[in-house]
Amino acid sequence: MTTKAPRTERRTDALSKGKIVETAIQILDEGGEGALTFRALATRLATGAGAIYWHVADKNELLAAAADDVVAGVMAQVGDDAGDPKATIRTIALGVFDAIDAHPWVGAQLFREPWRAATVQIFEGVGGRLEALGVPDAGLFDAASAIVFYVLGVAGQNAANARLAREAGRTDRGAFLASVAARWDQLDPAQHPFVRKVASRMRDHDDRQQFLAGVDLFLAGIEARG
Amino acid sequence: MTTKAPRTERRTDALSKGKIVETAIQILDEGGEGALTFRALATRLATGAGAIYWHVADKNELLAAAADDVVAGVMAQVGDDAGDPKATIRTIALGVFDAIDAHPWVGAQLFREPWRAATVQIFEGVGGRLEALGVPDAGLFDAASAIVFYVLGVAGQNAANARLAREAGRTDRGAFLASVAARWDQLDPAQHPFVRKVASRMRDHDDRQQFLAGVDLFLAGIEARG
DNA sequence: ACCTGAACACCGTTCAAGT
DNA sequence: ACCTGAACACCGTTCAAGT
Repeated sequence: MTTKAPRTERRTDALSKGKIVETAIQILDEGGEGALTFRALATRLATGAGAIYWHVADKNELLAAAADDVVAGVMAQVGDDAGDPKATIRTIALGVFDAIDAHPWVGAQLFREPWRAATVQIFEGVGGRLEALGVPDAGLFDAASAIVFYVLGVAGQNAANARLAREAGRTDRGAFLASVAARWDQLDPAQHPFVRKVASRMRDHDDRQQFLAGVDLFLAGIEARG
Repeated sequence: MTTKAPRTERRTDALSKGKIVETAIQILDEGGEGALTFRALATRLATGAGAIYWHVADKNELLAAAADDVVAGVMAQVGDDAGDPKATIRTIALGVFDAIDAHPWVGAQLFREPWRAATVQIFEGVGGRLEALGVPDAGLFDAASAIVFYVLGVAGQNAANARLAREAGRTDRGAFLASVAARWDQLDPAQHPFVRKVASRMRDHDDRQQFLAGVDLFLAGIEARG
């Protein structure tokens, strides 16, 4: 009697949105945004490309769900931290920074879908702490928005840097910064005196620490405003 | 005697990178990012799709050149303004804001190509004025970066909002903000107390004024730091 | 040197057909 | 209800062939 060993790689467990999003995140992390296609996703899920559409409306929803997952993980780690509000804001900001450092595609996605779940989570976390800090109601919306926009701005640039570095085949951040600084050194001193002056700092600086310095500038401004 | 009227739409003047970029900007402004394809561009230029590659390396370079053009226009208007540095920084920031409001695709592009010509121009303009403001060298790079990241963050979100509003078929910004606020009103009050609280401000606020409030927060922070 | 336009190697998405 | 996979309508890019 012959055993009926399945020759194909067909999956046996049912597909689900969660499983699809999880696999999409794997592909995005491994190969960047360009690697996520419905065909590649279907192959890895051992199913047909069309099957995915039963669980997910389109690629946009898939990317949004993946980004929401990553940001939710960050915010869950922060939790209901009721300590020093300023410290917690720094923790949230750094958490988003590090998450986008680890998953650069999230940075791009936060830009495509403004004011959706992922961004709203960050906004809630920052805004609540500004309230706890005693920022008056009149300035609360503007202050929270400003910090979130700043975080997103850095996030987006970092993600783009990571993508460019990947495309150039270098994973080394130092080499990337050096190449930017080298380009700056070639600029016309008459037209770009400032950029030329700070080119060496571009070479040496730590992105993460610079990011935090910006957050602190904001917090200092908010405090100065009373 | 019959006049030799050309029946075809073939162009007679030579193609050039400038002409290509100019036409690309037209298409982008009229139809958004999705409208710019090499086929559409070639049709409007009355040439073949392949001809464009003689003048432009690829689509990335085309978009970068188009964005550089727009930002250069903004910075040219600011010029060498040697007045109050803080006022000039506000002028630069608002100029970038308005330019991206008018050309949303520029916002997306500034993110794809970090630290290239367009961003460097803004960085130079802001950094030079911070220097004039007396910001000490040690904090200059961080402060200029922070403002530029903030500007880019707002720019990117605005561009995304404009894109979504276009896709939804509504050009009215008020209607868009109202729809976001309505979504926020539906959120769980236990999980999103802050967002629910400021939902009405989302409905009423002025993006441009909020943007400027953020710039001022930064400047206040920079001043408070001495 | 510059341009043509068909061809190539992809995409996201749809949908009749299966189970 | 859920899945298959061929087919459709696009893309960016290349390249032999023209002028």
